[in-house]
Amino acid sequence: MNKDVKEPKIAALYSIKAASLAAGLSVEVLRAWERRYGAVTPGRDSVGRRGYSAADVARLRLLRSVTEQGHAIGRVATATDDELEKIAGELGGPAQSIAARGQSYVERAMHATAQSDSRGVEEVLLSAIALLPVNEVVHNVIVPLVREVGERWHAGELSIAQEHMVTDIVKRLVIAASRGHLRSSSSSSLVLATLSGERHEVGLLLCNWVAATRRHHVHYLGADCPPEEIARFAIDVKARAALISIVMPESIVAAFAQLRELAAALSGHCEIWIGGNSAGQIAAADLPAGCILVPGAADFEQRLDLLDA
Amino acid sequence: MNKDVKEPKIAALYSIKAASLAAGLSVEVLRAWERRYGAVTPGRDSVGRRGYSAADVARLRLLRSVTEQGHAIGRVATATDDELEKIAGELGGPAQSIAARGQSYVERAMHATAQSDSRGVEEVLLSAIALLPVNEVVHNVIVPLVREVGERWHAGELSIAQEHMVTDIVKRLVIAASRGHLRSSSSSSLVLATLSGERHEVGLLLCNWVAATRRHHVHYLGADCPPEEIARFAIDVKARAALISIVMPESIVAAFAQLRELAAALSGHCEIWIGGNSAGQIAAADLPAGCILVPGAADFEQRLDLLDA
DNA sequence: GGAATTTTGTCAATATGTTGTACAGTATTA
DNA sequence: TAATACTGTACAACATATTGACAAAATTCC
Repeated sequence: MNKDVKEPKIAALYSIKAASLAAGLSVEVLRAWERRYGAVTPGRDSVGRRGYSAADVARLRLLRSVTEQGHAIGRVATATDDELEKIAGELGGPAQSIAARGQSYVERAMHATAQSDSRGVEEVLLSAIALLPVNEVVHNVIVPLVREVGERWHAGELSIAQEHMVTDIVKRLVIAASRGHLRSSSSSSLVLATLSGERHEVGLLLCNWVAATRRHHVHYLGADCPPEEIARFAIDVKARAALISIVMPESIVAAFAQLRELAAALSGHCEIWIGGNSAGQIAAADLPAGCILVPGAADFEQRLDLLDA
Repeated sequence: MNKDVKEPKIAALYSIKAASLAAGLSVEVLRAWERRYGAVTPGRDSVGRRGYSAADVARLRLLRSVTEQGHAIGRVATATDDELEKIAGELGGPAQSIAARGQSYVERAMHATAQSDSRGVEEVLLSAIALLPVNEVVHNVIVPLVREVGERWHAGELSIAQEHMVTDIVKRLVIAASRGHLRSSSSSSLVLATLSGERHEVGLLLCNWVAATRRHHVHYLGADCPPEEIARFAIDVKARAALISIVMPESIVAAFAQLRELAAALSGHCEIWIGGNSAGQIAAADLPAGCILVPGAADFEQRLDLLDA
């Protein structure tokens, strides 16, 4: 720090070699940095040999850490120690990529899953929920986790019980988190459901959560709903839209038949949004009137925003 | 951050490489976005090399997050930071004061408590955890909630069972959230406990959570610990500090006696931090050597930061 | 629905500035 | 004499800037 104040007698002086070892920088680098940028200005003894103070060494270590993070020495060499510490401290925080943050949660959740440690899975997910924004949790933790669990189950690496354990925990957490949110006073309300024969519910849950965090009024009907019930409910609550998630229906033909029935019943009442993994493979033209494709999460959020506007 | 006006103090010391690493975008993308859309306009040094400020880097991260969600860079490149944050989903609701946001959660949690609706309490708390930053949840939701539950119980408006219900839920959630967090690789570890005769544990739990979110390694001993056990444990794990929470001990005299015992046992090993509601009323001079008062949450966070440095 | 167009990430070529390392020659000390 | 350190010079490896180009993907248009 304040190297200006010299204490030649007291200060423990490092020779350039000692400073080099202590800071993890070569002797040549130490001299080069001093000569070119004045990064540190050690004292000199009677014949001109350098004597580094502990503060000098600390600063050198800081500089090393900062340059290893990609900063050019020429740019940071004259920064104050405070600035350097600030930059160096950003390593574990914001400097970590967003996807990487999610990834480590997924890894740990998978680890707990492999050991059938339901409490472990819950702890990891809860932490992710506490620390990351909702969107990030959805995109970078829950979706990858559920997908990987599904894949491992298909590959025979996880049992069906383990797969259920994870989806149950996800469901429970997401439902609870969604329900506790403030409801908007606005009248725009949504109905979420999957059609009969479609049991994949996680995507729908996440939509519920995202909508809830945006203070939309959501009616969650869940999986395996007959179209006439969805229609009746949507009309009852004057829904602005009904989101139907199609991931892996028992029969595509049956799903389309149900969609047509739903579209007929809701015609003039509210929009029908088609989401889920399979929505990307459906041609918009094949859909009944009044249906809108919402293949990705981003599309869904965009639609939500449009409802407000 | 539209600090159109220059802030000569804030050095633009991120080289393009450092900015690339920090934002998680390739240097080519950084240049392309600047050239094509003027997404960010870093300063230039004397020979024309870019120098990104911390604000620039933050904006780049935001842009990355937004584009990863499917938005085209060309459409969002010139949006203000505020707009970007909204898009990024960092909670788009109407600007509500921070305290007010917490308050409505407290109200709804109290409502559920009054009806002995444990699931309702859990849903509200989980939602708060999902939507608000950890600090805010602690200060504006959990602390006021626990306090109000305590007051209502004293006033005879709530049963002891209801009071237990709330504290149990809080404990469960906070413990789970704390445990799931990433551990720091740093060696600085903490021990948290209350002394014998002190059963108020919620404050300690919240400290645990806050420390965990900062990636400190925390050993949670819980309430009602004899000082010799605390000391033994702290020495075993080479703790940097032992946080003792004092809220409402059965006997002040006994508490001081235990503190002295603890201080003697830990002398030279680690610091002792005294927190909790009663810490504010203790005079620093009355404490044994090696003890430090940490009366408020802010003091605690500050101490944590110092451990890293 | 398919063709045309725009968008966007990536790369190459070239030129310049930066940085770690090495070496030569000298000086001091033990 | 051996060991350490100093100064100055030199240079190869590296980082960066600019321009132009290109292919894949997304979007728009007919």
